[in-house]
Amino acid sequence: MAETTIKDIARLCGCSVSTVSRALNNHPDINPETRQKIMQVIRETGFVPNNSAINLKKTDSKAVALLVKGITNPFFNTMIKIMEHRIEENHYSTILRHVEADEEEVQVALELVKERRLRGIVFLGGNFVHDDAMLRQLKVPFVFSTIGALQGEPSWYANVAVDDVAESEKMVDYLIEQGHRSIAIIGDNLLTKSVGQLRFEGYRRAIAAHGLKLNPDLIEEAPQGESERYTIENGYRMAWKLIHSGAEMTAIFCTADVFAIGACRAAADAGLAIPKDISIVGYDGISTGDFYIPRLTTVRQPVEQMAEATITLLFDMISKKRQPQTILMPAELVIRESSGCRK
Amino acid sequence: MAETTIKDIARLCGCSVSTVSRALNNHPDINPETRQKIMQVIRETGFVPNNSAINLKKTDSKAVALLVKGITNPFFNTMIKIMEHRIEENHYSTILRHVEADEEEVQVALELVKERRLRGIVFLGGNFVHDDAMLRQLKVPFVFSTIGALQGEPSWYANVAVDDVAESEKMVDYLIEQGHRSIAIIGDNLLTKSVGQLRFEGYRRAIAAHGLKLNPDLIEEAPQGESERYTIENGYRMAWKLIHSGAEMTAIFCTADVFAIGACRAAADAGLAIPKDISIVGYDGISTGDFYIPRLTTVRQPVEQMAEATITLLFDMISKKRQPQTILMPAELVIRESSGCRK
DNA sequence: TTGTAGGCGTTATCAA
DNA sequence: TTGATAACGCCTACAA
Repeated sequence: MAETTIKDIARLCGCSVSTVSRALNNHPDINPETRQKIMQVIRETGFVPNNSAINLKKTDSKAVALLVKGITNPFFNTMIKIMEHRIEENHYSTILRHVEADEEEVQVALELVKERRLRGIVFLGGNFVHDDAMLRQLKVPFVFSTIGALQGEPSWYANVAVDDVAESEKMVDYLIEQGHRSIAIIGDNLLTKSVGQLRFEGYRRAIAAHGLKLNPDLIEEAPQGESERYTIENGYRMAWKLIHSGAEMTAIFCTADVFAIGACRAAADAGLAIPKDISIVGYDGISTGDFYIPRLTTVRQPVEQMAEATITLLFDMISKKRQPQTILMPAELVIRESSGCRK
Repeated sequence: MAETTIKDIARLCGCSVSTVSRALNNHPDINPETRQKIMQVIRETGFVPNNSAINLKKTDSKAVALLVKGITNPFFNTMIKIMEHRIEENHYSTILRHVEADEEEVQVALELVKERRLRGIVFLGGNFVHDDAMLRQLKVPFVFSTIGALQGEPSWYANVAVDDVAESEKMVDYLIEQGHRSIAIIGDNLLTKSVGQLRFEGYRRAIAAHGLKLNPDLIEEAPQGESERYTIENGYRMAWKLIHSGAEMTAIFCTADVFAIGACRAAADAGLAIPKDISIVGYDGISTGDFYIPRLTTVRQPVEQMAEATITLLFDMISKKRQPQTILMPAELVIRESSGCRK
């Protein structure tokens, strides 16, 4: 029971494989009747061409890939949707690929480029430190999106993100202005190069700028080793630990909305009213945060504009109209119900 | 700038392509030193083999695919994780593919089987009505998981799901026992063959069994046409419409937890207290529901067991130990904070 | 309008 | 231990 191929169809139709191929690909130079008959047979047999063979032949594809690391983070959903849409408008097709936590995204990109003859890549999520040598192997334009970037530290590759340090600082500034003095932080990867670190840095700067001092007891990091760390559960665990540690605090800055949601639940379980007893704020601006009770105060990343900017930049690079560059977008401090004055 | 191939490596190493291939695939019949040298060159050049060519040659692969329709529904996250784990235990690799709302999952499966020489398929999400002819083209074992099945209506293909009708009926039963008489329902695809329809059927049966009558004013369906319909936003819209329609109701049965979350927010915005003024219950048992405020009352599908059962059945079918069959798993009524007695 | 033949990059078989 | 060569399934000159 070998798979049926274009040859079998040809035999069944009493014609050659090229004719079948022509029918399959809507070539003009084919007799309409022949085409009809061939398509009929194809429908009857349920023949499906082998993509590997097609891709192997291809030298060019008008396709770009979206490589997403951390698919469960709902923050990416909207961005993916918009990007797919914009890519389609450019008459390209999208290849959406999820990268497991233990996979190297650049390696995946390298393979995919060869396999599918991609024209460009967008990296969504993941760390922003990569093996430079590997990255240089990538012969097609690529853009890191929402991965974070240090302002004033230009890199040779394209990057679209918000200024995580500055935006986090703004958020913590706001909390301090509300009278909070003991502000905890919960997050992931606070100390290794990642968006987590950038957001932690913003927290530190705000604390320092106001002459407060950093209290190690108010810092909680997501447990390492788990495959998916940006989860509500982790937010719950970290906040719970913090709240029951005996340390005093009137606010918690969470480096992601998913953490903030877990933190709110932990606070509620500890009998704390939000925001009366404790203010809890997030980062990202995921839509769930706007439907949570209380609605989450957060740093809203401009997902639509970031998605647009990413795709525009990518296609500009593809058509050689622009060089790789870092584009920093302004985020928005969204004050909602989960934060307020220190009582 | 043609892509570098195995031939280039061979030339660079002064050996033949077969030797390079052997080095690449850890064949035993190769001189360790030759191997060393070749691997060295490969590392230096950053050579990556072309998967299309590899797949084209392959006749067999020890891989199964997970085709997920509706990736944004967090309900699938856990299941995917468990399935991937179990597949790995079986020494198979997983190919995770997301199917767009407008794609035909069986068609995607057909293509993927040819392209990657799959040994099996799991369909997650999507409708449960498919073109039988197409399904029969699929020459490898496949299992529909969590898609819903009508009890007592056996199909020729494998299916792992909960009894959506019975479980929904249980939930609505519970609401009626709590004294509710005007129970609204919000959901997706209530009238076309889908899990939505099954859950609606359960609602109808419970209503009828208690001698109540179905009130069309209390039925709200998600707007058609949108690509992603299982969203919190849709839950919010439907509940909002219902609450402001003037119709009386003391409870809302939502056919999915994501809808219930949106509904809770809508109720809160309308100034209703949950569950004092209105009970809101969901279906699925997603983890977010347990962190929502109030915690969601729901029908918890046994995701772990369903994932296990799905993979076990699939591999049993692959090894011809079992025939396709429908496996119905028991769900659990989880009473939490979002529901209570009618006041 | 149709058919023949060569090649895409890799692996496997068979000789050497 | 290595090398030449024939597939894998499809597309596309080029020839008819």
